[in-house]
Amino acid sequence: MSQKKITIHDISRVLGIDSSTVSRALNDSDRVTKKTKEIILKKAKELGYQRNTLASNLRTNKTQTIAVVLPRISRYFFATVIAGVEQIAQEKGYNVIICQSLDSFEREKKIISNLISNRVDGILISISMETTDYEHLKNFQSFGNPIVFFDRPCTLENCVNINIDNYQASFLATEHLLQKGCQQIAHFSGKQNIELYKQRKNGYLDALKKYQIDIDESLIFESNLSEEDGIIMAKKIIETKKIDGLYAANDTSAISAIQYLKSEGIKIPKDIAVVGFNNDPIAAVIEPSLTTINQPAFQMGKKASSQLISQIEHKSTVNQSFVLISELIIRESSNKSF
Amino acid sequence: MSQKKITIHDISRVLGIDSSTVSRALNDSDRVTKKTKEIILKKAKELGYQRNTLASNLRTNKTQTIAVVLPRISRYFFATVIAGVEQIAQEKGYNVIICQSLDSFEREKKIISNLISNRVDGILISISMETTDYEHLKNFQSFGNPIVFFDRPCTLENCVNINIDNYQASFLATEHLLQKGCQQIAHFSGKQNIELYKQRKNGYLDALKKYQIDIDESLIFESNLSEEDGIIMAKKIIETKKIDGLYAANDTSAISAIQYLKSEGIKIPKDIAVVGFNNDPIAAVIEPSLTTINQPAFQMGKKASSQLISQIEHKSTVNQSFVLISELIIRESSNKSF
DNA sequence: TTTATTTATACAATCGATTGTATTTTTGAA
DNA sequence: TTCAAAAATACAATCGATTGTATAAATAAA
Repeated sequence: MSQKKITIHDISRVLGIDSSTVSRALNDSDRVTKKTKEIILKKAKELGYQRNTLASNLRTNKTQTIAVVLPRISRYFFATVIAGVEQIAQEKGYNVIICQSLDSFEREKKIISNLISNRVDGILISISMETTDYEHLKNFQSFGNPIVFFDRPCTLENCVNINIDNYQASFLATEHLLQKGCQQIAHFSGKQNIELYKQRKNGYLDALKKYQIDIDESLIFESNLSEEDGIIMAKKIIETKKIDGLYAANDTSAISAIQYLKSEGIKIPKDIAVVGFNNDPIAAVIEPSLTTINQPAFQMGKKASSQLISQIEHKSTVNQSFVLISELIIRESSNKSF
Repeated sequence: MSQKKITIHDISRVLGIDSSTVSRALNDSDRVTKKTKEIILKKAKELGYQRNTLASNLRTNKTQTIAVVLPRISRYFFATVIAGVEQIAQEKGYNVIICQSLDSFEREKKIISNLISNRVDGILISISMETTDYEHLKNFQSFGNPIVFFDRPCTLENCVNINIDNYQASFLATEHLLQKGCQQIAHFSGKQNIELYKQRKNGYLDALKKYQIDIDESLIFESNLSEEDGIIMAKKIIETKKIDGLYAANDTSAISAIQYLKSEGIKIPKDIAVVGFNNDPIAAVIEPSLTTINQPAFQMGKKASSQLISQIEHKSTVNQSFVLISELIIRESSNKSF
């Protein structure tokens, strides 16, 4: 039933050629004659040989594999980043392992430990919401393996970040609401131990300052920005009664808030104009369609992986961070004159 | 800078204990005294030892890894299946590799070949749209490794399938439209070499037959069911002018069709009632909200992986297929009396 | 033809962990 | 105390591919 796998030694035995020569032939080394190569390759194909990557990796101490660690793949943004990562990885001949931290620090630690055991060559990571301690990542780096951080910036010194200018994007989003005439703008923010949400909040705050609007701390809500959180915070907003604008740090919470507010008879954008963040596919479909910030997710994946792979290959390269361009997609949810 | 990784031989040398004993201690073998184990474990921790999985896997000829191969992770259904797979895998101590075929047969072949080289213990697969030849999968199986098919059924004999009753679900979806009074129901179907879409189409056909409605082949559209396809087919529908119902074999095409039809002034569900398939998150948000079939994606992932792992572990187990329960979620898009 | 030089292939060690067998140590019964 | 049985540990081969070095074969120069 279950046939045995062919090794270079089987080929070696059948042909009476040493296994070292077989190995070199299969790797197209110039230490083997073209004629011998042809014989070996033909026989390898005939026997259905497939290289044992485990053995090869063990010997060479290289797995030709990179890992992407992120909160969860079901988010459109992350799925799109992965697509970009895979494209570059495939071009450069790398395998990709995808790991979900589910925003749990414990899981993230386990994942990294597992990746060390599996000797991946490098890691791309968007850290979990709970991550404040970087020891597990430093441990990986201490073996000379590179890490590139994307999406959620890393505050560690000397590490490569690929992200957008969250502060700037946030500033523009808020300014857009202000220009539409909003005076009382609420903000749905994430946990403040996440640098990303700090930056977005700061963009919001500074836009208000620029327009000389007093900061009202009671209009700033901190949560995990889940669907449920969006509803909970929308309820609170209704209670305060004085909001005419909402800037949410993600689309998920913005969308569930819009749905709740609509169900309570509040008109969007007439009563409350809304801007989200991420440009999830749902943002274009919801009514009113959601004004939001589009991140170049695919490009981010490509940039992050090419940066990582270049670090893996020529360790000399300069560790450089990149800021990609985001854009404000203006739709109906912020069109007060609508 | 880059420190060397600790091996069992380092521990062996430091403690003056043979590496075989160290290995056994680390694996909690009962051939090592508790006292010795403690000494070894303590030292291992102290030196920051982490098992080299490559070496271990090479020796044991087991990777404790399963692979999930599917068209693309950005589809909510697949992302949810993966979540289920990972839950079970983690419980049973398996790693999960996620691979996207992007519905390309060539890519799928490459992926399988790569998985063979990487000696994964088993594969969960939803085959690509282009797959009609199963040689690559048979090759994997020929080494004694199990494959479980989910979502898209496999017509190979003697293989394990985990899916819903697509025929039945389709029948119910169509019947629902008929009961709402639809007489002229169009169907968006997928490529007919995919068993899944054949089954869905048959459910649609048989429901019409039951209600003694003549089949009009010009109302059946075959495509990849992409967003663009939805629009193209919606345009064709408008041209025929005689449709009062639409059953699409996925939500993606149903939703883009709804949007296009609305933009053309057609009232949903008044003029045309619509039912989709998959229960994508967007289905609940679009206006009108979309009546659709919900598949138990998470449960499907759990079932598929537990079935696969049980095959890996006790090769004796009966190869059994499973049909999971799906349900029709009735929303506004089919409510003619609305 | 003989020797020097290049080219092709064979030999053997290695990567790190596992595991069957052999040896030493410990325990317990006589 | 002595010896057999059991327990603990050491030895050595192995998984499959890679790679530095050594040897053999082929080519070129003298």
